[in-house]
Amino acid sequence: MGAMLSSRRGAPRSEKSRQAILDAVSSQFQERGYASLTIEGVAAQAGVGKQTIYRWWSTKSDLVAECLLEGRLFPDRLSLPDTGDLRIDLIDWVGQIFELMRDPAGRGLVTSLIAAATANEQIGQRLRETLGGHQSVLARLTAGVEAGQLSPNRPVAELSEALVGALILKAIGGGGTEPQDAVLLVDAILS
Amino acid sequence: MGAMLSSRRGAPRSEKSRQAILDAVSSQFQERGYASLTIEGVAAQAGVGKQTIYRWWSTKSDLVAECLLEGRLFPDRLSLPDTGDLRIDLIDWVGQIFELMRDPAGRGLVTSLIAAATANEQIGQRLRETLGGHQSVLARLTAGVEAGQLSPNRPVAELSEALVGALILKAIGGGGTEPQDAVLLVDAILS
DNA sequence: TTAATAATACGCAACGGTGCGTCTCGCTGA
DNA sequence: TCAGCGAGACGCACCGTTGCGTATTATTAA
Repeated sequence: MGAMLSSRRGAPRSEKSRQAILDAVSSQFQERGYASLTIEGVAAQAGVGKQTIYRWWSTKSDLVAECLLEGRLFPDRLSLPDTGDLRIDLIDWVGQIFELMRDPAGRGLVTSLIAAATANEQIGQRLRETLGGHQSVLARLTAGVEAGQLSPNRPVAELSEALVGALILKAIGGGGTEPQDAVLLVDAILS
Repeated sequence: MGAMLSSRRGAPRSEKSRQAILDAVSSQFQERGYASLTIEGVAAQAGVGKQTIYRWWSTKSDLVAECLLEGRLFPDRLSLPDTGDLRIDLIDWVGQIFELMRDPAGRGLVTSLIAAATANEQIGQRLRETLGGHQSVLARLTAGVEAGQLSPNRPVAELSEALVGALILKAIGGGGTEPQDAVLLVDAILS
């Protein structure tokens, strides 16, 4: 009962292997996308036995989820700026994402993340919070309310959800991703 | 040149087989979801050779796309009502979708559609237009403008995108789908 | 008119290939 | 001493392709 921490014999988990596996997942994900990422490919690139992967992760989506949790799957250049002007900041951020999505590889990255999210709820939540910037958008909207740039009675949580959702819809279903579309979208949300 | 319609020799395409295949796709999609739907399973259930499938469709996603195009993948009970009151109609419609998503099977259906959309842009567009009800939402919003229930200078296309996007985000990332959440979301969109 | 021929789609079965997830092997190191 | 390790063989499922023999159809020739 309780914690029996010290009574384990034998070798502990190899942190080196773990890192090599997660590095390989990140690399393969960006090169080939989620659908054609394979456990065997990851094991080969990481120089690791398959069993070492299956010992610690049960599915491909679990593996990708842990990568996402550690922020290895995409660059953090997509951070939401904060210049004090809420509208400009959002347009800038949405514009950056649109620019990424105009590049086929970048769009593939986004759709792969969405595909992974459909396979693993944890990824979906993390995507919503991290990549989608849901939390940061939410925080930024809240800050905008405090700065008087947004009416205090606007439902910021729902607006954030709608904004991020529109990005996802554009990623999977097409729709304009030109710079002026960022302006239209943000203005529609901010009304 | 032009249309040489009648000058083909040999047996024409079997409409019976085509229907059997699309029926099987629809059935398998709803039973097992997009990820674990297989061509071989479809062929077996349809009583058809695999080659008959590969002759007319090149990929699994193409197959699913055609099913979606013909409206066989989900019931049409999700149609957007039109009682004349825009807000009530939208809340009602979003509420129906939320109800579907609260059922694990229904949510699986939606996430499977999203997964299929990440594999096939055509599916994405159709999803956006048909299931997402993008067109009908758009039409309904436009009608609302004409009825004076929405300011004429609201960007209805972007609002529609945001609303449908929020539904998708909730499907993949969680988020509240209780009846009152439908009210919050619709009111956020309509401001 | 009628029979032969050519073109095409069909169901079926088998193929090599790929990746899955499980399962042993020795080996290493705490 | 013994759990984790790299390696890799195994059976399985499904992929996409190919060849077979048969049906169905339009064209052509008798």
